[in-house]
Amino acid sequence: MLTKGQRTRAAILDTAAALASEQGLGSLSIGGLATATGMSKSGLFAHFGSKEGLQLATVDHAAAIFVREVIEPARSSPRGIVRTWALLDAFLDYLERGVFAGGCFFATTSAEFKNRPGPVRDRIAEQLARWREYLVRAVEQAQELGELDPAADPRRVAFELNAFVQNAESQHELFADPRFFELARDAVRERLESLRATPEPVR
Amino acid sequence: MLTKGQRTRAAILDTAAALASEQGLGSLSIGGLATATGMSKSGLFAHFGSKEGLQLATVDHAAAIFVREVIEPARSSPRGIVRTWALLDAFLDYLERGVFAGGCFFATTSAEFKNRPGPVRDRIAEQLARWREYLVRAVEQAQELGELDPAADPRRVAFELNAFVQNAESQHELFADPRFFELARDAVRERLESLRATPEPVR
DNA sequence: GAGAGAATAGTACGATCGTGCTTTTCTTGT
DNA sequence: ACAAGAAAAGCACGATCGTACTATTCTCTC
Repeated sequence: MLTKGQRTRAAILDTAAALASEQGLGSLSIGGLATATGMSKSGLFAHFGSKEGLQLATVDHAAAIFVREVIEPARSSPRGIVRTWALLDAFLDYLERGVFAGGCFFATTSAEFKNRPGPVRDRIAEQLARWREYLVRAVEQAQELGELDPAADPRRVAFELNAFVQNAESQHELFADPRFFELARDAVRERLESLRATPEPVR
Repeated sequence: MLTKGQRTRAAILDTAAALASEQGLGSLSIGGLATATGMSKSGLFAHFGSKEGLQLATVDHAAAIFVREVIEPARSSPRGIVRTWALLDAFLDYLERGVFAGGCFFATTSAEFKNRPGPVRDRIAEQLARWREYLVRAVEQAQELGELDPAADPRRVAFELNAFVQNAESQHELFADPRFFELARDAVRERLESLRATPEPVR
């Protein structure tokens, strides 16, 4: 069973991740977070030791949520085109469901820390790289299964597909128009379709 | 001729835009900006009246720079596919040249303000919308000239092309790998090529 | 070149920030 | 149930923030 400390810690990090997805990790003040969770500043602070400790813990917590809400669901789909689609669809679904209050946690925080070297930035980049590799791997598997054109560069395909869903996120957050999600789904679908392997002519 | 006040104001805003492209408009403190420009806090403050005034002025200044560095150069290209390409290429070029110290000013600040309603957010969104409309218009013109498939939805094409270059920016800033720019250029080129209008069969 | 007004600097205040140190309250294993 | 230790709170500090208010210096116009 979870100890009391672990439970409140997790509760704090839930609010922290939600708050940071809205305002960023920098605006995540100890005092503000304490008020939001109904704790005292020092009681909360003791869990993390420093602001950077809180930020790192928040990133890890958000990463766990991302895996649970996006990666895991897509894993139940069979390898190949289907799983590739499932990953991107799960990502858009996670945005539409509003898993984080302010859109994708990593969209907000990666923009915030891209120019702030340090462990927080590194931890964020690590997660983004992991997501990218998931996509590349999914495309490669689709190629190995003969479903996608083997001549295509899997990194470029992953780049393009990821671009569609990331852009849907930023456009949607800024203009509050859910049609961007459909735009992205259409773009992903059509791109995958255009890369479908043409059956090798028998000779 | 420009008055003294206008000149220093412009100089302040140059540094402000550079700084904000790195750390965001929130971290843009009056004191820090004063030190960076060699002025006193109050002397600088008097130019803008409030922090929000400074932020709004910085957004406007950055928008002017963006127009000068991206929109204007592309305008010299002839309408159609060529200008569409020129817009996207100019954008990537502006990133590669490092016009702003921390990457695209609007990438940083739009992520920062997407969940902070107010005049600053509105002003940023306005600029992003303008850029998007430029792209849509360029695609439409290419269609009107018979260069691009008239059946394609220009908003979706613009969405996809914009996604490529925006994603190049965020990936490059995080992973410091210039290959993302070439990835984006290839993606844009191929997408435009795939949409080239097939000559109407004569009947 | 002198006076008017703009531009810049000086100084101070309240609020909020992160963080250390001490004390109180609560959990948990025996 | 009670002691030991974890968890939370209380309190204080120096630093930095945005912003007033006042004083000084510079710039332009006649």
